[in-house]
Amino acid sequence: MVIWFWCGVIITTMEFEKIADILKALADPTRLKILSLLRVRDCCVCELVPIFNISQPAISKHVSRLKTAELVRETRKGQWVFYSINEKRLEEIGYALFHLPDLSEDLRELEQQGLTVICE
Amino acid sequence: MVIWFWCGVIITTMEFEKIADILKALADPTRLKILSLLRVRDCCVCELVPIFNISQPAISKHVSRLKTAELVRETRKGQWVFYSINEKRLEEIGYALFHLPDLSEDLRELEQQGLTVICE
DNA sequence: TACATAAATAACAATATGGTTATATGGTTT
DNA sequence: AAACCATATAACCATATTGTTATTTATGTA
Repeated sequence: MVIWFWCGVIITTMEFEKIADILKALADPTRLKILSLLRVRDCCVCELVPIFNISQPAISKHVSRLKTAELVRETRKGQWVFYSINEKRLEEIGYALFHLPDLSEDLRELEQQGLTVICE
Repeated sequence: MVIWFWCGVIITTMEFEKIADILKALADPTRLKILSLLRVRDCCVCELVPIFNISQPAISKHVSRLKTAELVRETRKGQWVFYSINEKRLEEIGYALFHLPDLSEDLRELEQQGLTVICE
């Protein structure tokens, strides 16, 4: 497995499936707004609810999705569960976008199979 | 609208909806692999088909999705349509992830409404 | 213990996504 | 013109997503 060093963080190259899963967790306006709010400070679900026009279970499911993708972490404080952003994970996914795997080999194989389109 | 300069590219802050739309276009393993292939060189649909285990219309729809998100551009050459990656768009979305809007104001309003959870 | 509050889960509905096969469209070649 | 090839679109299906309301679980308090 190829290992890169970036922003002082050790990041291993991720599979397309895994990158796609994390991007899916990011690819929702509500979840992007939740992440933006968590960048200001840690929040609990009951604080997030009045900011959005959706129900408490909906918010709960959104943060759960972010937690599965390891984009946020949770800490229980009494009856509240506070969520915090995992900046490293965000860096990782940004890194993955800029450093997608080199698939030159796949195109070389295509050429060997005579499937390349030569067009001028 | 706030304007940032980054990597020499002028980028305007995007709305959550728009960022989410582009991330949705990215959030699929097939489309990520297509983008990785296009980073090596421009390809037409008939070259991409044998690399994946899905039908020609499926590939066609994937590149169409990428085109709508402006992540790729198309150029017709005779009977072929060649797709090329739009690196700037990829930079923009990476930028957007690292520079999500500052929502301090939303949390200040929450506090003014007495909805902040004080917890020690 | 009983009750209140926070958060998660269950069950469900509407819509989006990602694949299929069949067909239409655009351009090339005979 | 007719046949051919590349690509796009249409119609369809299975599954995923994102919301809802009702209920359960966990914790704190009277």
